[in-house]
Amino acid sequence: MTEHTTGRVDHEADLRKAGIRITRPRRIILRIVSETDDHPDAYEIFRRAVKVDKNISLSTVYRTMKLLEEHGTIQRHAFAGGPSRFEHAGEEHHDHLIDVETGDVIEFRSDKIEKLQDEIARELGYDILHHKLELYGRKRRSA
Amino acid sequence: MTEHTTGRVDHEADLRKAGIRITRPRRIILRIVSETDDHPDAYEIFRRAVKVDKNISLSTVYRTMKLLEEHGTIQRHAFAGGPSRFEHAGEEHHDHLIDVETGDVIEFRSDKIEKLQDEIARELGYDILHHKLELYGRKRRSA
DNA sequence: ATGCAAATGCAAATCGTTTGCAACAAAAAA
DNA sequence: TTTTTTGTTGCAAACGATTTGCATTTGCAT
Repeated sequence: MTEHTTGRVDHEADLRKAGIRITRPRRIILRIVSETDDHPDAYEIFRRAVKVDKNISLSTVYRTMKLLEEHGTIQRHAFAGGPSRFEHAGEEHHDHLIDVETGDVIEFRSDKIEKLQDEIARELGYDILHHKLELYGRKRRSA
Repeated sequence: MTEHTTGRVDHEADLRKAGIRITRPRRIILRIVSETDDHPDAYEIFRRAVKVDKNISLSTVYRTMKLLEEHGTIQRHAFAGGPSRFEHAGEEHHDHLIDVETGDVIEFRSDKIEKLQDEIARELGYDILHHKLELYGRKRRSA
């Protein structure tokens, strides 16, 4: 068994199991998204991929992102105005608190809220695939 | 004083006060967005506007939406994948559940979640000014 | 190794949105 | 009210992000 050097999940095996072909471009893209900390858009992923294999096309990046998204390997974030940005999923989910004054982004997580969301969705007849929660706040000055 | 027939806020006066010209297209668009319950996108607003005045252009709709957004009259929602959708602001706060298959947007509100958010923010040392919660789900097929 | 379905690269198409510009209309000035 | 000023419009063309058609190549089961 070939053990991969990253300590993480073996996505390739995962995808293979789902009947998805592991091609050279896909392997490269997969590596890029699973090794990055930030939230690159398709073009940025393409730019990084080209450094590894000059032939990779932007179309393939887009196609692969869609594939990985459907398979749950990555998550897509759609910001107003700009391109979609992607994030390696499978890490622990978190939400964001944005400091409106400084622009700082604080990550947090609340199981209670997650649970409530599921409840609400169920009541409305839906299953939640994912969600986005952003709190916009100001640092409280202790009176 | 010309009293308008809608029982609501007089946006025209508001905008005038802000030094914004009230033109025929703007008046029509304003009426459409303030009278609808759903979350139309620019093209849908355009479609409705054309019924009132055949000459109105899609560009003007876009320009007006940006204007109204900047002025706080409407709110823009950038849901994943699709076009921006608009909503008349100033109503009671609510969150959104987006049907990933149809694009339908369902409004909901949960005081519990609102309260939890405040709690979390307080723990992190913040006061929440506003927030955005979007659930992306798929309609549950009753087994 | 071989065959075939699936994936690729490329260019062209598509979608949502913005922009340049000449004609036009709203508010200000006369 | 007419004129002037200045912002707004409609149109078409441009744009950025993404998707697609198609001929070629590739993974991978046999």
